[in-house]
Amino acid sequence: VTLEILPMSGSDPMSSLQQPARCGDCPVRNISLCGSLSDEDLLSLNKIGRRRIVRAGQIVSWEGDPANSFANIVRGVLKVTALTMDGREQIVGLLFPGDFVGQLFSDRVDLTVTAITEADLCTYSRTAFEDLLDMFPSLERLLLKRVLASLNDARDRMLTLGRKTAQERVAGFIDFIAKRLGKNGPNDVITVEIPVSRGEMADYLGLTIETISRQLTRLRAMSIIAFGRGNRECHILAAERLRLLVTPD
Amino acid sequence: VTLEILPMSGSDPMSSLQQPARCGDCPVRNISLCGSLSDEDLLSLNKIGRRRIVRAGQIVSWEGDPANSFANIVRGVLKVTALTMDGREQIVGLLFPGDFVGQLFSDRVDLTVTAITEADLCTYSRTAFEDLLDMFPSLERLLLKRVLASLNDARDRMLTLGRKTAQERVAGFIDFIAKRLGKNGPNDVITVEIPVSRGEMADYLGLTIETISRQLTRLRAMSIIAFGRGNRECHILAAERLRLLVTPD
DNA sequence: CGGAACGTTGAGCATAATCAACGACTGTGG
DNA sequence: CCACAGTCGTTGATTATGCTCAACGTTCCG
Repeated sequence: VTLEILPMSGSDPMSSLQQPARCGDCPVRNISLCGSLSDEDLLSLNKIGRRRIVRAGQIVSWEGDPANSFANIVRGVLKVTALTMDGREQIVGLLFPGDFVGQLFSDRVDLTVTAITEADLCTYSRTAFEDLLDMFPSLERLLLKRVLASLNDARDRMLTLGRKTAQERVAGFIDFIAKRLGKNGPNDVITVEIPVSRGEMADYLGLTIETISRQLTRLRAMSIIAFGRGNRECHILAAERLRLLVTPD
Repeated sequence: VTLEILPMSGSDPMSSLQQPARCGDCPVRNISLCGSLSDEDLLSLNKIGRRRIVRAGQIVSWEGDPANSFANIVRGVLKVTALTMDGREQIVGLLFPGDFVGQLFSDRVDLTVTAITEADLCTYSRTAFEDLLDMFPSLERLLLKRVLASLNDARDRMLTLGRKTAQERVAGFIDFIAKRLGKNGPNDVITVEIPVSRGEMADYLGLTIETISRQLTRLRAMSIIAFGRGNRECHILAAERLRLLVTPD
């Protein structure tokens, strides 16, 4: 997939559709930041928001660019990446529906955000959104709680990246994806569509593609997982044993 | 140093002194969260705050404990650690004067915080502090900005832990400490008192003590750093060359 | 059918971990 | 004052985990 730049302000009819947002039938109304607003207050948000579709592989915001937009994710999966000068990449966050994208209170974006799958975003001018934070304390409070939760997640990931083995990381990732996609059944066989490539798993876990592949093969040999067609459809055959590999005792 | 538990609510005259806070002559008045409040509003904070001294090695909050306090750091260095079941440790954050300690909007602490050096804290009841957030939007806004900044730091550290070599990590740490302690002169020899042990450096960087030691020896052999008495006093002889090792091109 | 992107597998290697010994500094008690 | 233990840090030898390099399969398009 060729990477493309998607300017989030201004219009770009070739690569994305812009429509006024309609909050009434929004699937993430209750899990995104909007959930903190009453139907009435939501009109203010509605007024400044635009729906936008980004294709898989499109860059939503570039490191170094001026930060002038903010968005809620309605559908799809995005990645936030940090880079070293010589090109090593680390995915520092995966974003799912209900999460938000964008640097607030800062003039410059310092992390690149890319759509992994096709995605729908509900975008706002950054400054207009900041104004809304002033107007609606409940919105700011929910944002604060979300950022605090993200910080806790980030700290969990530091433990993974600093101290866990390849096997623990990969097992933990499968478990994380299953949880994040709402498949929590502890007993039956769970089928998960892994939303990322092997390379992205590697960049998320601080490993190489080859190591990811070998660990998945290992999990398959242990009959803990199995793959369907396409290398993305993952059947979790033994969720309990999988979870045991995440944090051994 | 034997680890001790410091209950942050209730009094514990043996291990810490409790005094009413006096904000007027507070050294972190302008760099901590209090900086967002006017002298007048500060009285509200003053009323619910207590000064507390913790000794080096004391645990300030235990993972799993009820989260009922919140504090600003006035003096000293603390560490926030995450643990695996089998005892591997990762320091997920170092806290300096002006930083805050404590989990807000959550009933349970999920990370252990320990004093690395002797430290002064300005502590509040968690719920009383949360009430202040409702009363003073400027306080909440500053907190939000601080948490956003912490999240950015955490993401930087993910890149380090996931993708950097031992040499880059150790060089980066020395540079980080020098910056954090306000020694920024790019030319002259800078002397930094490293506030942590080799073991803590290892736990912060996701390495072992031995690797830390070898990398420091290597930096010494390259005449980039030198040590004074006590293994903590570090002279940075060539800040430019040090910074080159942090992110190679 | 062919090409390209993606994924798997293998062989060898390198970086950092592990295991182990030793050295330096500190405080304690004889 | 010195012997001693204890903590912390350094250095060396060896090992192992995951990386690199390379070849080969697979899937999915056109």
